[in-house]
Amino acid sequence: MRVLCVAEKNSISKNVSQILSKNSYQMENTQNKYIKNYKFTFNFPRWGGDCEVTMTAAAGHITKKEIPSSNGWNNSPTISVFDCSLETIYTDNDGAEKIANNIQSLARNADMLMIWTDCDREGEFIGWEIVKYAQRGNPRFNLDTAFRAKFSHLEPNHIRQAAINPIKLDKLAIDAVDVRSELDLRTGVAFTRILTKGLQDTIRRLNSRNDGNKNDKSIISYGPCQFPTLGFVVDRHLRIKNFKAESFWYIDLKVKKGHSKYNFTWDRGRLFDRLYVVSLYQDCILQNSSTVTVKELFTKPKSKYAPLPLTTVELQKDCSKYFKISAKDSLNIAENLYTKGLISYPRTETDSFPRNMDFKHLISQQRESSEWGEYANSLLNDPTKFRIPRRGKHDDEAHPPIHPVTFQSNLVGKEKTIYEYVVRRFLAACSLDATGSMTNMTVQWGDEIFKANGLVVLERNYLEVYKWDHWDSTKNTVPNANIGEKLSIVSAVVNSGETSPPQPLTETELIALMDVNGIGTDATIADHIEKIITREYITKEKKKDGRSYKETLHPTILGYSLSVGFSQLGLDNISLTKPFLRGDMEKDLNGICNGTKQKGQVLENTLKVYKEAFKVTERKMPILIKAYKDSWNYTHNDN
DNA sequence: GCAAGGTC
Repeated sequence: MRVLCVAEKNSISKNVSQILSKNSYQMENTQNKYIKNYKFTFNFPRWGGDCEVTMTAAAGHITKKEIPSSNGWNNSPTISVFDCSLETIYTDNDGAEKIANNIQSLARNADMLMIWTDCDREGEFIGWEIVKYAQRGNPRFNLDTAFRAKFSHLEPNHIRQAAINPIKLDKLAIDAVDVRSELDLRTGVAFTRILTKGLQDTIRRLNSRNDGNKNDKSIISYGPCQFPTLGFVVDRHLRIKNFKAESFWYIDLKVKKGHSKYNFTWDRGRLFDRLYVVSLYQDCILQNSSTVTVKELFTKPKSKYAPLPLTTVELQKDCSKYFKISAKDSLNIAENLYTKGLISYPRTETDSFPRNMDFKHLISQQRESSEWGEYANSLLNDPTKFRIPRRGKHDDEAHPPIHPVTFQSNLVGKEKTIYEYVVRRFLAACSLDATGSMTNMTVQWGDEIFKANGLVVLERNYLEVYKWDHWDSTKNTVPNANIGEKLSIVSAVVNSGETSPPQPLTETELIALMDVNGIGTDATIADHIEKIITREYITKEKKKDGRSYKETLHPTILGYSLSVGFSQLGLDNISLTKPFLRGDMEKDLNGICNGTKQKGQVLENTLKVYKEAFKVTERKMPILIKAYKDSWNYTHNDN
């Protein structure tokens, strides 16, 4: 039997070939320089034993949808792109056609077709594209006859199991991706054209008078991910801009016991009425100007949880925060570590490990490390130190949380940094929570209550290996005193302060917002942030923050006025800069996947909503133009 | 000249 295997990318095809052939394969070049054909034999019991296998790959999607040139910028009304027929063309990534031809010709000489694309929604669709081209070479191949290997990492046993226990492609997932791509294309093109046509002249005119050709040639794009991303940055900007500082007052109390002084916090916190605070204070002074009385004293256990298993978004947030590695870089680097076989697939939303996971095996590999090997050893040797990681609430049913697969010690630079982070995070997840004890004391002065507390860390546990989490015993704890005891007042004064404005958005926060609101995927969140920077909707600015620096995100005139302008269009509670629409679409797509929604119905309903919004936008373009002019004038007159 | 999703 001759079996054709096709992966989503060459790196997988290469690794799977090495595993299944036990490194005994022949490699042939193809027309596409990135894609090789690997030939070897493998024993498929269901096909009677040793089979001749050819394994090749695509490079992501082979085709994409396109608006036909008959509906071009200048030869058709823009609104026609909502209804026109679409073309399917090759993606232009270095010879998708060559990849399609390679699959087609290999299929001619194959009896069986097995799809090895990634186990996610897009992977199902790419699998379908592969089946289509295989069918051109061999009409017996279709969705019902093609097999699909289900695998989520490159551990050899896992791959062999996937090979001998194949399943079928998921037709509903294929439908969902088809709907998504059509909606993204039609709405993206429609709004990009109307915005560019409507605003370009105004922007060009205003800016050529001043700072040359800024924005002059740029198109003004709309994307169902770009706009909500911009919206988050503008929202924060507006909250800062509209912030009004308020004065507050509070009573500040210091007491002493022996030679030590202790700060207590007023139970009422901060109040915005100065006279009221002063009158409460005077009441206390009149009742007793020298001592306070201990009312409550108790100690209770406190713990700091070990981290959850690692998802892509958490990895990107932490790398941005701890190492100043941008979301895009950290994903690329993690992808490299994955193709080297060092960590599991780095694009995952799952934060709980499979029940049958062999943690001890993974931990034991890390004993080799000179840096964390000793810790790994302690987890294995002392059964009371190891625990099965906590289970989060997310599961993409495709990939386990990111974890180390094999040990490697000769990495350098950012690869070393991120590998170390993944390993330590994994070991931490397999460790006990840190424990401590918290002592709380309540004292009464006059009729007012004040509190102090002190933390003593007892067992550091996971903190020993997860060096980025900090949790320490507090320096000033509570006085050693008993209930009923009187303590001397060192000072008691009314202090005042002002509320402070929110801080500009950081990339870490933006990633979190996009994740929570379902904007983009693990793989594309970073791209959307980059795109709205190159479209000049936002800028990234570096500011000193103590010894290091902090990067924050700010809207430009254009980004600001687009966001604000759209909110003035009165689009019946649907704002294109808010994430609701994308979230609704994501729910619809999941509905298609689990069979509760029809593909055609979702397409029709969603296009109707966007088309209405488009008509309003077209009619009210003067509002968007005015928003830009106002913002431009405001900024230039200000400086 | 347009999207978002893959990947090199």
